[in-house]
Amino acid sequence: MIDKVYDPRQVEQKWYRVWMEKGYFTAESTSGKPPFSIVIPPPNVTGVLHMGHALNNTLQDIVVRFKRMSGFNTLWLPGTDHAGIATQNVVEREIAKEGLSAEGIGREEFIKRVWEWKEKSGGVIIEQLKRLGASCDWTRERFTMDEGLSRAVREVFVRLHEEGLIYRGNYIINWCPRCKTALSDVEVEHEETKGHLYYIKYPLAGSDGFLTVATTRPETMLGDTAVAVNPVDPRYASLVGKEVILPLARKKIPIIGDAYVDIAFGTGALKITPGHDFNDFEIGRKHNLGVVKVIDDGGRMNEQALQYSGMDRFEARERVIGDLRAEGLLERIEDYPLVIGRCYRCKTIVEPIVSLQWFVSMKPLAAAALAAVRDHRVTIIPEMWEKVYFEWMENIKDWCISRQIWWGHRIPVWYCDKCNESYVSRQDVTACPTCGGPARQESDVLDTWFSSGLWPFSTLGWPDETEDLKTFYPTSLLVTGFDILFFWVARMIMMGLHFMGDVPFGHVYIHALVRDAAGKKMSKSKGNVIDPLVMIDQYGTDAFRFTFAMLAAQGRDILLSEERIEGSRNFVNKVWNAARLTVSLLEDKTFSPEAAPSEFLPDKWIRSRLQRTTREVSEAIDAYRFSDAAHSLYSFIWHEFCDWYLELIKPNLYGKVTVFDTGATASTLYSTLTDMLKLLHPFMPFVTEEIYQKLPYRKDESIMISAFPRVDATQVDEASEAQMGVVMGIVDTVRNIRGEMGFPPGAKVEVLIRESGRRPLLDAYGYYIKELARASDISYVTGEAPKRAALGMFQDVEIFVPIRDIEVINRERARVEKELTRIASEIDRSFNKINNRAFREKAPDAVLAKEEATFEELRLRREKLLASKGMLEELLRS
RNA sequence: GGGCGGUUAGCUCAGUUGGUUAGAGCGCUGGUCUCACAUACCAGAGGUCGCAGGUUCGAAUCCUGUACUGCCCA
Repeated sequence: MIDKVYDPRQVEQKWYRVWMEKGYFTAESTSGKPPFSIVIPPPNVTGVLHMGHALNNTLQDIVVRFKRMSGFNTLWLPGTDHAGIATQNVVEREIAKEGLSAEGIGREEFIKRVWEWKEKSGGVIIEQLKRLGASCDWTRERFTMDEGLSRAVREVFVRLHEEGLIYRGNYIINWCPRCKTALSDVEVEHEETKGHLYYIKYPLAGSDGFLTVATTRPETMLGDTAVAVNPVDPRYASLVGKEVILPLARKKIPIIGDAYVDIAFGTGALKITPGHDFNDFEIGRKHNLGVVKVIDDGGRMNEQALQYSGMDRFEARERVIGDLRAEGLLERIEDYPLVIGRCYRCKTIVEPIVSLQWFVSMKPLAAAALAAVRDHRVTIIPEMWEKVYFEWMENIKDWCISRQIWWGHRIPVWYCDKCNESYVSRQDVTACPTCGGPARQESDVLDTWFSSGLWPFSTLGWPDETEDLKTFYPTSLLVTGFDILFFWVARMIMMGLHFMGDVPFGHVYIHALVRDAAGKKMSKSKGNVIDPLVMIDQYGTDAFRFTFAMLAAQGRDILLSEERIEGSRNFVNKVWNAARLTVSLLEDKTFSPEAAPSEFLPDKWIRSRLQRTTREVSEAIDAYRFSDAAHSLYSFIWHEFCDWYLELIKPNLYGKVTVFDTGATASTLYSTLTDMLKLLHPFMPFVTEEIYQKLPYRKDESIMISAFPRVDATQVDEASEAQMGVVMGIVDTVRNIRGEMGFPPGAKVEVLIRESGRRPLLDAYGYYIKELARASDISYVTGEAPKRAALGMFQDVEIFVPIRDIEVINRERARVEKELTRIASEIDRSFNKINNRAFREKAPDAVLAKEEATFEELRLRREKLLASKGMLEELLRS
């Protein structure tokens, strides 16, 4: 006996283990089947599964299982990312518990600790992906710091350097004073905050006047190397070439003219601090101004900041303001909204600093990457994201790739301190090739995204020409969130095109962000985080996955709530019980597992509906419309298969009716359930397998390697669907009357049907209508409508349910009146339409004919209702 | 400031090329422990599709403007 309620806990781990043991997840290096491949967006090795991962991997698994069942040699390649800064931060915190610091134990020991930590805790997220049911090819799991992938990184660095696309230089970059490393532009999150605009008087050299500048960052003023004004600004034009005395520092700096200065902003005079501002840096270069750095790598003022040396930059701001005020040089302070940048790893406010770093020239790489998306060798879905991609690519800046941390791919450059030579090399350099002196490797490591950018081919064995690379590159699809479109997607496209000569993937599906039920971003600080593992424990993986599928509408954020998951849990249970009933109905039945031709209308109908569902689901998954696919399955299974089909076949299979061939119905039931489970399997891998294994006549040893249903056009049957529509319509009408008249569900009612052209259908299926409508009897009337009856209509069928109580008659009259009012406005609308000359002349014939039919039906309906109303009123009067 | 979205039932969302009497799930109301499922069944209420113009025989759907809101980039 199968349990009444589905219990996922007993099922999930069991089947996952079986699938692994059978090797179902493993792709073939060479195969006669067409390839389909996805590389996973590698989660951080430090990570634990959050909702973003859960959504991302659920969607990938849906596609992957669908493709695998559809006959593709399917590879889903998993792995993890070493996540330089994030991992370094985690391990630093770990060793801090032992009272140790990275600097204290030294680089080598620290790296050793990271590896140890990775071995111990790095596999957590992999295990969590397994709980999610992810059918990844674990035999091909990769890590960005693996030997092979590291070799790819060196190869790429060396080649780009040889091509002149990697260079080293002193430029202004974003610096995180907490992580103590450079960041790339995209690693800075911008945020608007309340700030101030400080108006500071800079005394003019050799005169009594002042030049007032407006700045949001007074603490950097000791690094000023000029004041700039717009040369066409009549207020200041004459000052260009003169000097001001920089307050507090008491040194002279020039007044320069530059069209960059916005005359309308502040006072129209701008302090220029090339050492700590991106725009100022550019102006400084243009005018050959020096660079004075006043903030150190820890965010404190340095010795150039004179009396402020050693202070934190924000404390220094207050002091500078205080001192200026004391000297009477602070004119005023205004509130001013200001945009600050924060480190995407630790949220510390970043500091623009000039420093010696390594860069990749992006323009040459970007051109090809732009073209690839323009001509749709890479298609980004939804299309909206292509625009965002273009926007960024067209304004791309060089990429700062060096990081001043220890965990990562160390830059393959060696220096000789003796002869000052440097070498970029694929192999480690131990001795200087020129003078034989000791060689010292560059201490910086590469941006993590440098190695992630190679992921689609480095994981397949590049730079070696492996079978995997030949079979699976370019990959078919990438599924990811928009937050890493620039970090990762764009860079993979650039790197793939440059080193493989081909795009890394054909499609990129960008999914939305998972938010809470109120639409807020989930964050630890808000305390609104829902843990996917908790949801899986509570509701089961299948319910959890299905919820994502239901909610994953393109271009919409996903508002996740427990109620939604609960709803999916109910659906999983519905499927479970439908299967339970099916299995019990099929017991002791002899039938062929292949659907036999059946004359029974519900059989023909459900097979037809199944074909439509099959088509919808396949097309929707292929177009990444996960929500449509899930909704299609939901309504087919719940509202067609369960609500109607199962109810309609019960009398046959219970042996209450023997008119129709039981074997044929059993066969349709069996094949429909089986196909339904297969359609559902990519969404709900576990429950479908569990049920599949309990079915008689099971053809494949596992549902996950069975063939995904194909549309059988010969089973699509418009006529049967229309006929079922009438049966369902009549049942609905009776039920509606029952409900409105307040008949209790247990009470049987009498049903009278007025003669119509439907007689053969009603003769054949009257019994079933009677069962579903809970009618004691169905009889037919000719001629006059029965008195004392509620009237319902479906198309041309008039349905009467006798009523006796005065109270019920009253209720029916009210119902009829309400219906009449509703119909009146519709009749008006329809009447006006068909009598509009312009409409008659210009609308297509089909539309006109349809409208006329509608009108006729409405008119007839009103006539009947009016008659019914008159009759009821007469009854009430007597 | 520039760019891209969103605005349809109490909530979350579907509505393909303009032709509907605008749909679903959840929630709500009423009734049922009917032999697969109360994680269920049956019925019902609820919307002038942000606003204002325009195109059209016909607009939730196309165009213009506008309000509010979200995201990305400066």
